[in-house]
Amino acid sequence: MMSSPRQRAAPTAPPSELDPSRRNNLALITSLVHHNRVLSRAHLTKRTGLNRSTVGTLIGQLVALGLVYETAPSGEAQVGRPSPEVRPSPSIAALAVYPEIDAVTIGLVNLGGIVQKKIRFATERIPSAREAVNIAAAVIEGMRTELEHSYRITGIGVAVPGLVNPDDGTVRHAPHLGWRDEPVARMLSEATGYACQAANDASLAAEAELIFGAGAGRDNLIYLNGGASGVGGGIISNGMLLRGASGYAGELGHTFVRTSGEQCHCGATGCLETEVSQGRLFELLGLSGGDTPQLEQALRASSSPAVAEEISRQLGYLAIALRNAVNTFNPEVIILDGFLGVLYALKPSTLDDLLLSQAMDGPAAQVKVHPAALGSNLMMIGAAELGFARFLADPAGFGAALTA
Amino acid sequence: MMSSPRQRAAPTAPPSELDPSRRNNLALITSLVHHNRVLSRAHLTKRTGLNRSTVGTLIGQLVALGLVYETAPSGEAQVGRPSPEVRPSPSIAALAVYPEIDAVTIGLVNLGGIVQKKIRFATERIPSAREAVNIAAAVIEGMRTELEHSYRITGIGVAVPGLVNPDDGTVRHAPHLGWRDEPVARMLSEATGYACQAANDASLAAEAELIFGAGAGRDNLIYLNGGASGVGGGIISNGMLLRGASGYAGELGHTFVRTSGEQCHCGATGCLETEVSQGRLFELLGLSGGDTPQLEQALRASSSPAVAEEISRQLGYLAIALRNAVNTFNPEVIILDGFLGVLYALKPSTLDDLLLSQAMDGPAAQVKVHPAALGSNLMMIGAAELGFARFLADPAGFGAALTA
DNA sequence: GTGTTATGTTCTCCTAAACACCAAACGAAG
DNA sequence: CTTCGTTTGGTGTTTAGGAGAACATAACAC
Repeated sequence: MMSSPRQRAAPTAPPSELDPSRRNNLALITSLVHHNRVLSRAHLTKRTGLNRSTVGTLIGQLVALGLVYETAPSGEAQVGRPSPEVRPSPSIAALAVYPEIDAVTIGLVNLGGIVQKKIRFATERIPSAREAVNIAAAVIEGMRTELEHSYRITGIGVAVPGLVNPDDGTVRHAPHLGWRDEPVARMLSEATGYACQAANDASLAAEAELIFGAGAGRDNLIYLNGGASGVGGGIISNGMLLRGASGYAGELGHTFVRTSGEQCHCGATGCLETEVSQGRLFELLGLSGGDTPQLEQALRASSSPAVAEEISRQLGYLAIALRNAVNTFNPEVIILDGFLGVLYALKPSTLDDLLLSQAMDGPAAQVKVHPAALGSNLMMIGAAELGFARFLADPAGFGAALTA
Repeated sequence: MMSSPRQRAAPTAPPSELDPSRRNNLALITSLVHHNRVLSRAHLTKRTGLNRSTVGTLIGQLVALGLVYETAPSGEAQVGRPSPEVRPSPSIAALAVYPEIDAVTIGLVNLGGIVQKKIRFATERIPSAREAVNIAAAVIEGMRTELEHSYRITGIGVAVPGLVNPDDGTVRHAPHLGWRDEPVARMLSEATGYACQAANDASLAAEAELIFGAGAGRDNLIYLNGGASGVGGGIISNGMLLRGASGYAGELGHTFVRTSGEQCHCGATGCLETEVSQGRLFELLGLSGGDTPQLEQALRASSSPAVAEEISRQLGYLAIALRNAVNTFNPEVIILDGFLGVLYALKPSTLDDLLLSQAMDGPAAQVKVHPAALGSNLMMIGAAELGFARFLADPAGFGAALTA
């Protein structure tokens, strides 16, 4: 009976495949450390709900893989044995790429959302997808020895101002860049050798603000950015980014705000993006263009009634779009970035009052409007998050591959 | 050393507390059986991705608890050994309660979403929260011997036309019922002794259509219902109901669709609900009121140009609201119920064309408009789903409690 | 009938997480 | 300075869930 030479079950050869439960817990710990930058061991056990011993084993595994490291307990003294602090390894990093109409920006971002390096490559004219990829690939090539020597790169994330299918990283349509059906992620991946993913810029910004910015600790937020290329939006609901069937969700810039409004490039009329634009403001101010701080300065300096009226007009339309958003999403925070943040900063109570009076009582009672907190690093952090995604989903598998 | 009488680890005394992994798998299986009504064992292994042996153990456990039962493989013959079919136990059921302006409807719904019994209690006038609870409690009391003899009730779900906080089942504001800050779930729970939860009616309808109706197999859908008491909406994104910070999300009836539109009871102007209403249609038709089939019949019979124009007008506003929704959610299906379904049925291509031309290319390309599939049982099934929720999250723990 | 395919069952192995105890590090009180 | 209580990490043990392989079984095709 027992002489039968039963083959022992093969130990599932590839060592990367560990128990789903373990992988999940490792991912949980890694994400927490990533999001909080520093976290005491005791805090990790509380946040995960796992046993102390389990957390100890998990951290030990992550340390062995070189993904996190522990430091002496430096925190404020309190009763009891102090708990060591866990920090993300500074060698883990992701690359971020952000093509705009006048530049391509490339960034190197550490675990913990720390922007290590940011290179803005100004372009003479609007870059084509191929040109943007070439620029990014060239800059990355220039950093390669440094990258390969000092970092372990988990991937590249591309933030694109337009409709992007995040599943395959294809840009369906980026109107202001003039791109259509461009497989940007694949192109950049082939050009650099790094894994690459792409998504809508405002969606990534929303995630960045959720993790590190004005939405930290919240689960429901709306991010709205006003830039030279229109209004983009990203929606976080129940702690997760709203994707929709193909990842196109979140286009709040094309919310209807005005009957018989102007024709929008999207084909409809009365879109938020056409009624509320910084172009109109620059025009009234007699400026040919400029960046957000310049706009704010000029608006504050202006005493023209026409300008004041235009500000009120735009705030009114913005309030309509936000009213809709509040009624449909019931968010805790609305984050206004770019010139929308400027508009709000000029007359915060105006928008607050409009929102309170127009939105439904329940959802309106708890929503707060905030300016964006991450400033100029926002898009780099958001795009890098995309580059971190696969790593954070399976740190051990990835760590093994990175060290190998 | 080994002489030390080390206490054996207590086997975590309450037998309901089993491993999260096991609980999760049991919940997965139970939900699948519930959603599909019949599912072969082979199909379950494919859908769960678990090992055959594991699925066998899990089903055995569920059968032992009396939550599901197996039948001989009756399905269409195919190559290979036939697989037994797993069905939900007909003794597991939830109660559904739906208060409206002219009635309170109480239902008994089986696992699998089968409406076993439906009792509509007409009221002389709009019921107060207390009256609605009393009516429901009385009807349930009447069924009690039957319920306790033949069923195991997992809970009560209340669908309320208004803003409901699903966390505590409190109705924040139900304008058409005239309710404000009514702890309906607590009241009904105290009156009946059953666990009770409450949520917005349209949200529950959306979930019902997602599971059993026109949205089966999809992950992103929008449900919009037009009734005597306005327009309600429910949004399913990424397979989950959109809740928002306090569960108020989904109020698409108050989407802005018209500049200088009429004043809505919500405080704003130009809401979908005020511009698109069946009241206007009844008025033009010279009717004092009626239900949805009567409205459809009258509209089809009418040859009045004023009526035709009003239909076009309302379809136009509906298209604007749907355009917004498509741009922000990128859904696969839009389900129109009530008189909105009638409007669509009258001129499907009109709405389809408007949507295609106004919404953004990407999201518009893949969205399909459908009428609701579950008919008059829809709200009972949706509310019951709420009563099943806690059971489905932990079938074993619940099953043990139910049998005890 | 035979061969093929697909299935449920039983058994063993592996791994992960919880638990109980021990040791260490710190604050507070004497 | 010593002692005590508190909070923490570490170690060994226990439990249990899931995977895999071999076997038995059941239908279909030929």
